[in-house]
Amino acid sequence: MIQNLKEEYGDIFEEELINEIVQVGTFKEVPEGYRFMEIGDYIRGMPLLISGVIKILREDEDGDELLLYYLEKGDTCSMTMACCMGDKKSEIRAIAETDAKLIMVPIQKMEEWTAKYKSWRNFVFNSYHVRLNELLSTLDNIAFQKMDERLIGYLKEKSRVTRDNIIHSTHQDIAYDLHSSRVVISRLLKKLEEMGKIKLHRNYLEILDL
Amino acid sequence: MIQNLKEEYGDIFEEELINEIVQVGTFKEVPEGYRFMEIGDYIRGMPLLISGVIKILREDEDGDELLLYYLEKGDTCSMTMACCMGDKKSEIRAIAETDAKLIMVPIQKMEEWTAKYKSWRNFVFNSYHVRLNELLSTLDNIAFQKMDERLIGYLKEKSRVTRDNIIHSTHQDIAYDLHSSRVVISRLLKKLEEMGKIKLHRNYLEILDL
DNA sequence: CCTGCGCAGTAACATTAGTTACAGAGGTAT
DNA sequence: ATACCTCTGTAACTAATGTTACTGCGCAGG
Repeated sequence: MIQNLKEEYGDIFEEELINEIVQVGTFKEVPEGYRFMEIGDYIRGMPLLISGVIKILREDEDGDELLLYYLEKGDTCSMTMACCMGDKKSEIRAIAETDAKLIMVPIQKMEEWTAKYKSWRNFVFNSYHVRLNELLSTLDNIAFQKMDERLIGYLKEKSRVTRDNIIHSTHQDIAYDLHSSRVVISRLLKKLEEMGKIKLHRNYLEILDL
Repeated sequence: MIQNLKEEYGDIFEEELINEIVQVGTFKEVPEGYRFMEIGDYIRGMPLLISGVIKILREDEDGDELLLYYLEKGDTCSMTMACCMGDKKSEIRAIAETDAKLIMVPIQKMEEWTAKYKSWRNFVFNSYHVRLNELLSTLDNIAFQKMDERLIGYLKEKSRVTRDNIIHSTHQDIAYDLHSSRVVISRLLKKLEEMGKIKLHRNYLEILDL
């Protein structure tokens, strides 16, 4: 655990803070598809992602979903932090997009470290900053783009975080993430294939030239 | 200025911090329609809103706008904070929705106070928290609601922040904020009038029973 | 009083997205 | 092999939203 932590966070946290994290944090290794958190859950701890990708979803009352963004190594969940402060319930759902390793830190330490360590403050502020901009960019996509553009953006982003130009998703999976319907996605994917940008297969698709 | 500051922020900031703010902050009084900030501007300072309402807009490359949320007294702009940290340009546009009074604080102080004052830390974290949730809620509206629902929500929210059940906007104004077109808004407003929920006039409308 | 301009109302149409329904392809378990 | 289930392809239709075009109203300024 110490090794993992140092590799990912050694550059930004001072030695002493790393040691504190090791003492109070718990190491966790979870498989793809693992559900960290559902909307309405109380937050137990704050995750520091070591490896893997976690996808953060929003859901409305009717169960309609929408992908907000991905967390990658070195990221933490600002939503979680935001929730901790207000002792509130989670506003989002978190699912492991790939196998992932992470360290859970008790939320009580947040406040303490914020006062004590400059590097921790910077980390927390920076996380908020990144996440705000990520949310803004998600908002842009939805507000200003049409479904075909959003789909292309989705495929690119998913390919980027998984470092794989094969997208292992069914059309229905994609439709959920984009909050659309399967038929619409099939239609648009077909167009992309006709344009030579992707190649469709059963249960996955290849990105050729997006 | 001290008086204003104490009235709005006396409960949450300790005496010493208030004094510091008074020393380095500059008081500003701006009229309705004043443009605080455009996308791409560098941030000069951080605003602490004393009175009035500021509306925060997002804009894409084509100049299409979208209302993100309103800032009210006691609020600050998390976007600004986020930008300060990264020494980045503004991602948003800010316009005074009503006449407003505020205090501008040099951004250098942020980091210093964050280490020094617990109340300041809480304030900053809380602002991030509130803003993240505000953004999430905006996202919900756009992703999960149809235009008629969004319009109703818009009218309610605008009425709430201005404390006025008369909305002083043209249909075109509303269309800009919701990133729609004038004709669509006119159509929907007419329906609301037929349902007895509002009463339309030239340059303004009355909310009867939303 | 007349003119011009901005605002609102409305119709007709185009485009995008979502829905329903069904057929066929591919893979798995028995 | 057969039966079954999931995934994909496609057509036909509906609904929502956006666009274009034109009309008339109300008000301000000459």
